[in-house]
Amino acid sequence: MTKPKEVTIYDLARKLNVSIATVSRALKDDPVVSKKTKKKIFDLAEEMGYRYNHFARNLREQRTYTIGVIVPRLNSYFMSTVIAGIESVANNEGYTLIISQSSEKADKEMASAKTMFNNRVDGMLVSLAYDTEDIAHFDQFIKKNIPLIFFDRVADHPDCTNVLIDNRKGAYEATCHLIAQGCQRIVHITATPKRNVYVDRLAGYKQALADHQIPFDDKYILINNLSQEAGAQAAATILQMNPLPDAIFAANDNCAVGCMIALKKAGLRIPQDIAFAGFNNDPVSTVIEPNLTTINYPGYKMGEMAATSLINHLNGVNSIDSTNTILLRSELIIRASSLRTKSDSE
Amino acid sequence: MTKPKEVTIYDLARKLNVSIATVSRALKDDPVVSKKTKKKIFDLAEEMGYRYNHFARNLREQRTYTIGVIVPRLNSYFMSTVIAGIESVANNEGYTLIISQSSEKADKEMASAKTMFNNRVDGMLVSLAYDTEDIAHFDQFIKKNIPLIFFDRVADHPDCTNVLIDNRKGAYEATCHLIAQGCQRIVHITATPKRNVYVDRLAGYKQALADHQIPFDDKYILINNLSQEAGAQAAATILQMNPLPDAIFAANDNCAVGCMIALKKAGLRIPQDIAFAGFNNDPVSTVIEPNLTTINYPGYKMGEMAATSLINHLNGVNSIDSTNTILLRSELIIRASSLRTKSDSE
DNA sequence: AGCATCAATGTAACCGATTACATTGTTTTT
DNA sequence: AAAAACAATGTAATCGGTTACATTGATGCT
Repeated sequence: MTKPKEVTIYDLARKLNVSIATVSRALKDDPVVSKKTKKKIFDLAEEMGYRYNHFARNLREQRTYTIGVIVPRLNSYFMSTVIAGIESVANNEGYTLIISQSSEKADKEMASAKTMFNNRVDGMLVSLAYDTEDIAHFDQFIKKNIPLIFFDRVADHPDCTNVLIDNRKGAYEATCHLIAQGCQRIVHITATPKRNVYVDRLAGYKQALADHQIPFDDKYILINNLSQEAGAQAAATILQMNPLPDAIFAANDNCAVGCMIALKKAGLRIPQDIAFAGFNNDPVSTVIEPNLTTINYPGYKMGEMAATSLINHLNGVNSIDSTNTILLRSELIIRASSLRTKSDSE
Repeated sequence: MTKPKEVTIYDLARKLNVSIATVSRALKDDPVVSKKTKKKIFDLAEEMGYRYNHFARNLREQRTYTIGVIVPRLNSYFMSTVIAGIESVANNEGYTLIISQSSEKADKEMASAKTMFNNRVDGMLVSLAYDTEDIAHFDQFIKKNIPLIFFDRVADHPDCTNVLIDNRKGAYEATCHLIAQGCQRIVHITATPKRNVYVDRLAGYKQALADHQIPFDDKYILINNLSQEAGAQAAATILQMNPLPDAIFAANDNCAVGCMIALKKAGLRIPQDIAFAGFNNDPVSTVIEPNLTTINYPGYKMGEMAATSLINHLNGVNSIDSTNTILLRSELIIRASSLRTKSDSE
C-alpha cells in the first residue's frame, strides 16, 4: 500500500563501493569517469530500477527544465497546432511543459502567470488574452531574468522576443484580393483593438482601401469576440445595412463561417451577393460552402520557432536580444467564397 | 545579468529572530503559530518578495503536486475540451499539469510515459493512442502505486479507473435512428479495433442491426484513421458499392464530414440518397450542409470527472477502487443529414 | 630515481523546505 | 505552592542530487 522506497545514488554507491560523486558523474555521462565504472553503474541502476530525481537537481541547480505556456484557449485548431509545435521541440531538448489557458480573461492569465512563477519555470511562452490591458503580471519574470517570448498575440516589450506573422500584410492581401474581385463596400469583422493581431489586420485592411481610393467607413468595422455565434450576430447587423456590403473580411475563419451560415439562411448568395474572406486557414474553411478564402498561418512552425528561440536563450546560444521579432511567412489562399470574376457570365 | 538571489525561509527567520521552523509553519498557516508571529512573517515575506520553493518541498515530501496527461492529440476539438475540464479542476486543487501528445503513436506514448514517470507525477490521466497494443509501459506507475486513470480511450486494468461514455449505447441509438429513417444498407466507418471506443461503437451498430433483423455484412465496415481525408477516401470505396448503401454511420464527425463532401461532389444527395450520422458533436457538424446528426459527448465534464476522481484518490478520499468505471451520459442529436421522414413528399 | 602531470575517484558543503522531538515560559489544577 | 497541561518556539535530521576541492595512484620526463 505504501510507496516502495526509491532507489537513490546512495544505494548504488553503497552496492558498488564507490562514492556518490562517482555515481552522479557516471549517470550524467561525465567523461571524467572511466568507461568500466560507468558500465557497472549503468547496469546496476537499470537492475535496481533507479530513477533520477529531478527535484534534487532542481533544488541544487536552481533550474527546473520546465517551460510555462499560457494561451488564450486550447480548443482552437490554431492554438493546439502551435502547442504541438512547441511540444515537439521542448520534448527533444529535455524540457517539460506546463500549459495553462487564460480563457481570454486577464485575471486568469495573471493567476496562471503567478502559478508558473512559483513553479519556477525556466522560461515562458505566452499568447495574450483578449482583455489583457497591461502586462505588469509578467514583470516578475523580467525582473528575475526569466526569458519571456510572446507568440501570435504579442506585446511590445524591450526585453521580450515576439514570434508572429505579418498580420498587416496578410490582411492587406486579403482585402486587395476582395477589391480585385470588384468589391467596394467591405465589412471588416474583428476583435478588441487591445491585441496586435487585430490592430494590424485592421491597419492592413485600411491600407488596402486607401491604396485603391476607397474611402474608409467606420460603420463597416464590426467588433466582437470572433466566435461562430458572434459571426451569426454580425450577420444580423450586416443585413440592416443599406446598401448591403458586397464583401466581408473576418479576422478569423470561425467568425466568418458563423456569419456565412447566417447570411445564407437569409437568402444571400456567396460570393455573388457578398464575397467572403477569413483568417487562419482553419479546417472548417474547407467544409463551409462555398469554401472560404483565408490566410494560411503556420501554427506548428510558430510553436517550433518560439520554443527553439526560448531554449536557445536558456542555453545562452543566442546573443541576448539579438532578435526581437521573428516574422513567419503567411499566404493568401483563394477559394470559392471570394471568386467573383467568372460571375460576369451571370 | 545573473539571477538575483532568492529569498528563503532562512532569510526571513534571520531578520525576525525566529527559527526557520516557525517561519515554515507560519507560511503554511499552521494554527500552532501565534497570530502575531504569523502576521510579522507574512508581512516580511511579502516585503522581501519571498517565493515558495516547491522543489524543496517535493524533495522532502516525495510528492510533486503534478499530474501527467497523455492524449492522442491536442488539436482536436474534443480533446482540447477535455483538457480544459481537467485543467480547471487541477488548477483549483493546486495541481500542475504536464501535458503530452502521443500523436496516435505507441512509441511516443511510451516515451511520454517515461518522461512523466521520471518527473514523478503524483498521478496520470491517459487516453490511448490508436496503435497502442499493450499497456505495459504503464505498469511502472501501478507498481509504484501511482494512480492512473484512463478516459475515453480506455484499457481494461484491474487497478485503474476508467471515465468514458457508453459508446455501445450511443452507436446503438444512432444506428437505430438511421434504421427508423428507412435505411437498410448502413455502412459503418470506424478505426482500429484496438481501442474500446471503436469496438464498442461497432458492437452497438451490430446490435441495432440484429434487433431489426438486418443481416450484418462485413463489407459495410470500413476501417481507417477517421481523418477528414480518410473520409474522402472512404467515399471512393462507397461509390464502388452496388447497390449503393443508403446510410453511413461514421465513428467521428471529422471523417463523416470528409466523406459527405466527397459524396456530394459525386452528385449524391444527403440525406435522400445517403443518410449520415457521426459521433462527437464537433463544431463542424453544424457547418457542413446538411448539418450532421451526431452523438453529443461531454468532453469538458469528462475532463472534470477524471481529474476529480484522480485527485480524490491522491487525497485518499476515495475508498480505493471503489469505482472502477465512471460512465457519462451521451445523447443523440438529430440533424438534417439523417432526416428522411419528410422526404416522402419528394 | 625524483618530480611533474594526469586520470580516476572521494569528501563534504550546499540547495530550501518539513517535521519529530525537545525546550521554554505561562496558565490551570489540586 | 507544586505539579500538570499547554501554547509557542527552537533544534537538527532529512529528502537526493551537484560540484569545488582534495586525494590517490599511475605514467611520463629528464
